[in-house]
Amino acid sequence: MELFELYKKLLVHYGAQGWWPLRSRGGYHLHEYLHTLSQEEIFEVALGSILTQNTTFASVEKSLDNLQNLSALTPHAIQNLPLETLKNAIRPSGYFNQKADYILHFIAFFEGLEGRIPTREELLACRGIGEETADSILLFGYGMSEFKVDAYTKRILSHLGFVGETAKYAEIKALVEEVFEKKIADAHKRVEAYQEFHALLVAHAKRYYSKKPYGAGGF
DNA sequence: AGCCAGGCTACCG
DNA sequence: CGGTAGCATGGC
Repeated sequence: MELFELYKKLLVHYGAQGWWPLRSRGGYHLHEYLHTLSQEEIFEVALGSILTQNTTFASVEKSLDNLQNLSALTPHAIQNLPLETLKNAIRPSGYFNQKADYILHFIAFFEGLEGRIPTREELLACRGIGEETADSILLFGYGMSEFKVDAYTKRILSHLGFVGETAKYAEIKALVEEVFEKKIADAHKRVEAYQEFHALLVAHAKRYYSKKPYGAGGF
């Protein structure tokens, strides 16, 4: 099976997932792709991308609920929160000391952009933003043509033999982007496909790859 | 009760 | 460069 076949099979099997779960747009299953978000929505994606590091999105939703109850989903409102209040709000997502620090650093960076789209290198230079978080912000926040690789992506693609066990982030990202660039000429459509493929991989992994052995996910 | 979750940094050899 | 400890809560 080719990699693009996997994408099409997942799409047929699970249906369009409709990510990112933006609160302002009704959360999951919004059935629209995210190309042109407002600055507020882009920030919400970035916030979620940081909070979801090594955690489930259900935990992130709790943190976002807490922030919303404090009327603190915007950069300035979060900045004006007492540090302990911020940490307490994001406690459900884990690593709250680090993540509070990451979020505050990102806000300073985000404000400095003044609406400009950041480069991947600029994002990677931010404290607490690694490759996955950077691609998450670019793909789902800014609608850029950057595929996001996560633990589930690695697990599924290596288990199905598309990449080796020890394949690194850059290698997996390059493979997917190479294949999709060949299959989908229109950059706009490709962004939708990257968003959808990532979401489908998560759905599939949650179903079949949550614990070893991963035999049932052969597809 | 213990393992895992949509990672990243710091530090080691 | 590759490997690993540390970070922390919540769900199953």
